Amino acid sequence: MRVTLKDIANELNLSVNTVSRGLRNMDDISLPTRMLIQETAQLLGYQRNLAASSLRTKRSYSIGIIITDYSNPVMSEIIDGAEAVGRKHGYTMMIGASNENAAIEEEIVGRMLEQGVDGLILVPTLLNPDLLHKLDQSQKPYVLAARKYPDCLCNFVYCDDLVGARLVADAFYAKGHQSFLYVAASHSSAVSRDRLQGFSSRLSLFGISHDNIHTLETDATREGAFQKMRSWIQAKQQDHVLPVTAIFAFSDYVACGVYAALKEFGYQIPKDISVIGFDNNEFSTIIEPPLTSVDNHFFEIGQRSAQRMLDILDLPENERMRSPQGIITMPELVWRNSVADLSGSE
Amino acid sequence: MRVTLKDIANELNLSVNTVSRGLRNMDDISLPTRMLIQETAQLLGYQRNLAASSLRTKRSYSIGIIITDYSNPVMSEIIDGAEAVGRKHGYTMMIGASNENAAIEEEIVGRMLEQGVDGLILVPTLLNPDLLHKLDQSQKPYVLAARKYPDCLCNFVYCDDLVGARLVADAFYAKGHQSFLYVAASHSSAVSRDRLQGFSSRLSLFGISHDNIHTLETDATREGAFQKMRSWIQAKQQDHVLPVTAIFAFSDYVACGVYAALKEFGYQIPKDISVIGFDNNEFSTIIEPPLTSVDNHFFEIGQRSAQRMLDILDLPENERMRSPQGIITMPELVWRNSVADLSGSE
DNA sequence: CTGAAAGCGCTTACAG
DNA sequence: CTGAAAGCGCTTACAG
Repeated sequence: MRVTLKDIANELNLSVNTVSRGLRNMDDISLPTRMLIQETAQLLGYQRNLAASSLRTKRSYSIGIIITDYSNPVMSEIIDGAEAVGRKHGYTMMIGASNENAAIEEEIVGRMLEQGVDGLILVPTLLNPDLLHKLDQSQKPYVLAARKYPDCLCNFVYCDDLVGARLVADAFYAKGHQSFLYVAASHSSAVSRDRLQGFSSRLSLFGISHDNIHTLETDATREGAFQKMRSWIQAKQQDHVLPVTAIFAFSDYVACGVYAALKEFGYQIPKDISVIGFDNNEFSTIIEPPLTSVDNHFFEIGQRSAQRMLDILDLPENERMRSPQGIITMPELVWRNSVADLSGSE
Repeated sequence: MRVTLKDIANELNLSVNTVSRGLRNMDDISLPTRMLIQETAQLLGYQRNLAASSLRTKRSYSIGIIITDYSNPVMSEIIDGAEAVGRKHGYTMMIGASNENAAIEEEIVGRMLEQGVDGLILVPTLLNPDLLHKLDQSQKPYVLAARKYPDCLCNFVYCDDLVGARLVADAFYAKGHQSFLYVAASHSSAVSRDRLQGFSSRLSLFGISHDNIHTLETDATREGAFQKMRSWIQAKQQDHVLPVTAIFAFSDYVACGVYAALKEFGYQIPKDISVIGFDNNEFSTIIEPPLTSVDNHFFEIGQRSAQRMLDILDLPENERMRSPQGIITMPELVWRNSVADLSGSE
């Protein structure tokens, strides 16, 4: 059997109480007994039973993190970041993936609450508007990571998509591009809309009208983007010339599909057409040509989500629900070789 | 405050005992009261406190899974598979990454044991021979996934590397290749040694001697493989001709480095040199040319690890430590376009 | 500085 | 079929 406080107490002829306090190094226990207790615990291989202590303290030192799916490396970065800061502060992470399924997401949330997590970090599916309501009822703090619920009054951490899109606009403009295609995710995605918004409003600053910005809606997968892009090329090309010189892809996955479609029609990147992606996935350095992409620092998003969580948990219980806080992180453009210079200036 | 059994009991003028049994649908409670209890629980938004119940039952319905790092997509597949079967059976997963650091690994194991996980699935670092001993002492069941501790008497699940390597040998041989380079991981890696072993013993069956199998040790990273491969090419090429026609890369990451080095020296794949990788990472379909690779079905490894765990947990406690079981999964070769046909037969 | 007692929210024999 | 009591392993006031 596992050794308990009682075992140590018996061993030392002390009370369970004293052992408990001694182990937690409280200074109302004399230093010598504290040492003695801690040494004996070590010797007997004592391991605290957190389930028991959490019953009393209402703290489990576990945090749940719910992502959408494991196949996207972006999620791994978020988990990695969150776990790193969580562990440093003595927390263990529970994990679950919704696979973009609202029912599963809700099930996982329920399970984690049963398990008694102190709080929840989630990359929400956005398909389940009731979820936030339920979370509010649960009284457990939660922070939304990497995705936006429109008008939500809650803790969240995400990358500034407007700035990211502006970075793309600036990059293309600096290289002399004047006509664009934005290969979007679903138009119902707030993130996708924001990126288009940031992109086109920046370009209009430069005197480039909306007419010069084509858009193409996709399901944000590589295969989906590939199919849509093929059709688009077929419909729009004339004498093997595209009506745009630059493509802004919603994500690197989308960019991959775009690459494949362009290559199929014999277009060379960046010679014939330039491409910039978003997310700065690892494979962006591997594909040919290496893809210029916006890094939204998902590791940092994970870290800050966890940090925000810890900050909340440090608050007295009755203050935790007050003043949710939004944290917006700054993206960064990573230059590679998928953009041609049309400006003739260098 | 969260609603407890007591609240439901008060509401219905029943004892906590009855409510507890009613909620668990035990048939020594009359059907009508059972229904009543369950409806009331639903109504009040009751959520079981697993920490409390586990204190009594010694079951937490959580399983810890410890991987080496998040950056390798292979790990995500393992987690995905393990979580899928775990969740289906009512378990929640705790997660931690050792980053190949033995001290962190041990810390995480300790934390998870404190948290009271029912068992542990781990992709061990192999740097910490004491770990298994400690795990044995903990009395908690554990299963090792995807990596081999030599001579370990414990539950494990991994892919048959010998078979995988044979698949590669067969593939190259069928296409007429006769001289090879194996780009290995560290020679202290049992997995890497097994792959070489399977590869060369198969080839010797075909009458190809060990002299025709060069080897190159790397650290199994893309960059490391790239550097080592460059040096190798410089040392071995004569008049821009390599001494081998086919390269077996320890992993797809290694293959990426190999690709980069080959391209730098102007070698075309597969025209000048053929390459086969291992792991069948997603990016293998993206790189140019698409990489033929051995899929070791990590998702399945995750699933079976969890399944094995559940099977153990179904055993009475005193039988759990008996008869550890090894499960070896079957790899599969996925053909793409990185192997030239030298046989002239088709 | 240390101990006796109560209680966290459950479940498990045991009565009736 | 339902209830009273004890206990899982801790922590928290409260005494002394």
